Amino acid sequence: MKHTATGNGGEAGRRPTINDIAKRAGLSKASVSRALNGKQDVDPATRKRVLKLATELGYVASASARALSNGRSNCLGLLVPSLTWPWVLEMLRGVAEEIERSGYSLILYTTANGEDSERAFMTQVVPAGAVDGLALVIPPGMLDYIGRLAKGGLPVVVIDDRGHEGELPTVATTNLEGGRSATQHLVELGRRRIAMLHGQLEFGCNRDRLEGYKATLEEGGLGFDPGRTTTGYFTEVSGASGMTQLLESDPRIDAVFAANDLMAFGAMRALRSAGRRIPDDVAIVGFDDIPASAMTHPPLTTIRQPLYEMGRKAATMLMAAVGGDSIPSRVELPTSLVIRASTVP
Amino acid sequence: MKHTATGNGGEAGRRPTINDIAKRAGLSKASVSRALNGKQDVDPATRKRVLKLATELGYVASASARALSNGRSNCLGLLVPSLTWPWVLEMLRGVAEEIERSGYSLILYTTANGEDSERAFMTQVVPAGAVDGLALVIPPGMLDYIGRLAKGGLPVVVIDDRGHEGELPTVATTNLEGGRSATQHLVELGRRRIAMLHGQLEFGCNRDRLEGYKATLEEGGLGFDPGRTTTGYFTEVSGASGMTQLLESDPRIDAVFAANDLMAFGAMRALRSAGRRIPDDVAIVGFDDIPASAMTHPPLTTIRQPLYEMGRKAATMLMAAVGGDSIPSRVELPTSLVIRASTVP
DNA sequence: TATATTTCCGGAACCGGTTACGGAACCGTC
DNA sequence: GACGGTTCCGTAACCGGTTCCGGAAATATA
Repeated sequence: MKHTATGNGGEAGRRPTINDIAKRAGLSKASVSRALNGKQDVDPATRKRVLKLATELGYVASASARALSNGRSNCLGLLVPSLTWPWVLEMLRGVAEEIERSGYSLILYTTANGEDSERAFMTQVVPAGAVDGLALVIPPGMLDYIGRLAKGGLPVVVIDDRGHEGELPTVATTNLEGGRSATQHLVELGRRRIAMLHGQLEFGCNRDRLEGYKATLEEGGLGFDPGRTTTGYFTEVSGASGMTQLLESDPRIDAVFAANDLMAFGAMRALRSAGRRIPDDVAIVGFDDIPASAMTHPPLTTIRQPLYEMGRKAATMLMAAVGGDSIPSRVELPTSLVIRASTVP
Repeated sequence: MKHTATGNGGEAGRRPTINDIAKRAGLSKASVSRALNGKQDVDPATRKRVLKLATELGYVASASARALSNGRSNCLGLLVPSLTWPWVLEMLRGVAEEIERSGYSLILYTTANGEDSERAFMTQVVPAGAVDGLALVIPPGMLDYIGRLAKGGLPVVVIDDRGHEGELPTVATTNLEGGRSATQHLVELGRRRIAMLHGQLEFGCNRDRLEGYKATLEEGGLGFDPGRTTTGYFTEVSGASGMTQLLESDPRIDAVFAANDLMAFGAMRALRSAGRRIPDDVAIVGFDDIPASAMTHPPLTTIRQPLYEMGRKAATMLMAAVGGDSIPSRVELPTSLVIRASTVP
């Protein structure tokens, strides 16, 4: 940048700097800095004078100058692979509110552009010291890198890991308990032929939800029948085709537990196409409690993931870690059963 | 910060700086800077040597040092009043993708904590020079401030203004055309008693959508009946109570245009409670096309706002403005009619 | 009253980059 | 061989803060 050697008192449109205040106050900028930051070695009267001047001039310390000097950017990063997933908004809201409340700024990163994004993030953003800490939903394939990052000293908190991989501090939800309570709910309603639609078992959350389903069936004396489960993806379309498939193999299914709400929506569509009434013929429970779940007809009974709270918790932990505190290696926030008309009319 | 006067070559865990490269290369940091930034006055062989060294050391320029020197943070801000609105995610996605692609970072601000948030943003964040430009959905009550900000030289782009207020560069959608096409669709389906649920008329979008509805009715020879419209809020509950009210004043209503999807959801609920079949008895059109709209039963016919594209456009304009280009004062992206089973079985 | 201690402040270095400016070495030319 | 023009690089200032250190003045202690 071209530097103009004006040395004026800061009258122009230029933002006032600490030097402007120093000149006005007849002090050195060291003293002004001390006064503004509440440090010691400042006469109370002097401090008051400085603060008054700062207010008058509308002085605010430059973020980048402070960052350079302090070695901390006062920014926290949030990395999410995709903003197309409906549940990220709630989580994001939790993170954002908590971070904002604490005076940090939130820098949002995505890997929407695939490997280019990932590479740019790993090779440019983080090493540039742009953030003091990082909360993230791990994009597939970046786990190693994040691990190294954490080892390298960057505070990191993982949200909703999909497989209990690694030893990074993590905020998750009780997927197993969620699977249990969904299934238990259906059992208590008197359903006996309970199917499950789940996503890829590479993801720990699917394994846990399936495990909860299985355990509850066995404890309830209903027995686990692998033929009543199907593997798919976390999408509406996959839920529909999975449901169709399940109905073909056993038309007498009287309940379905879908591992996420989108799959449940698809299942509802397939059930209706097959002439089944919900919940009279087939009851259905989802997982997540995304906003749309309350709007379907019938509204979807589902296992609520406390996404907002998870976001807040992750942010809290991250800030604690940045502040030098030690943080737990894993926090699980409880799911809850939200009963709507897809199971109880 | 405590500065350790080590002066080592950068062997330790410390991130390498431009000085480390300079020492290794036997050059001054000025030359290294020129080499790394592709400036002139550098011997090609020297440049190659420097680049090689930088790669070896894993050198990345400090974001804050560069920001301080350049006077630009390389960050763009996005201010949204609330992350509870379902449509913000799509817009956010557009902004994020575009910004990321261009190598900027996106700092997300909300005013979730009310006036405290607003004050902090206005008095701390912006004057600290944390962002080079700002895209925003104007929170009620901050319009004046944003106007002054823009006059003060900060590039600003407003997304979806709610009233054509001020002369700030704006990205919006064709609310009036949207209102027209929603109504026209219902007219073409043979509906004759078309009601409208709208939000507060303080917001320009509601006025425009209402105006489109009105004009289309009159052009279609159906006449505008104020008794068939009701003012409410952009919520499901408000949509339901509005619908109930409309049905009481005219039970023979055969179509409804709701000014947003949430109101449409509420209307659908109220219609069902009143024993009306959708769309047989009453057809319904919403506005926004939030994700949930495709999941309701029946799926909701709606006017799609191109939120993703609006986000991208706003980001593009903002970056152009930051780069010194002049940008249009108002851009309107077209809505589109998405026909689903709430109007056509 | 002389000395030790505290209070308050300024000078200067530092964070890690960018850039204006000047100068030495090299080139070619008459 | 003197001279003007490039090429390439180093010095130093600067961005706007924070902090170490030392010193003068004011105060407390002997």
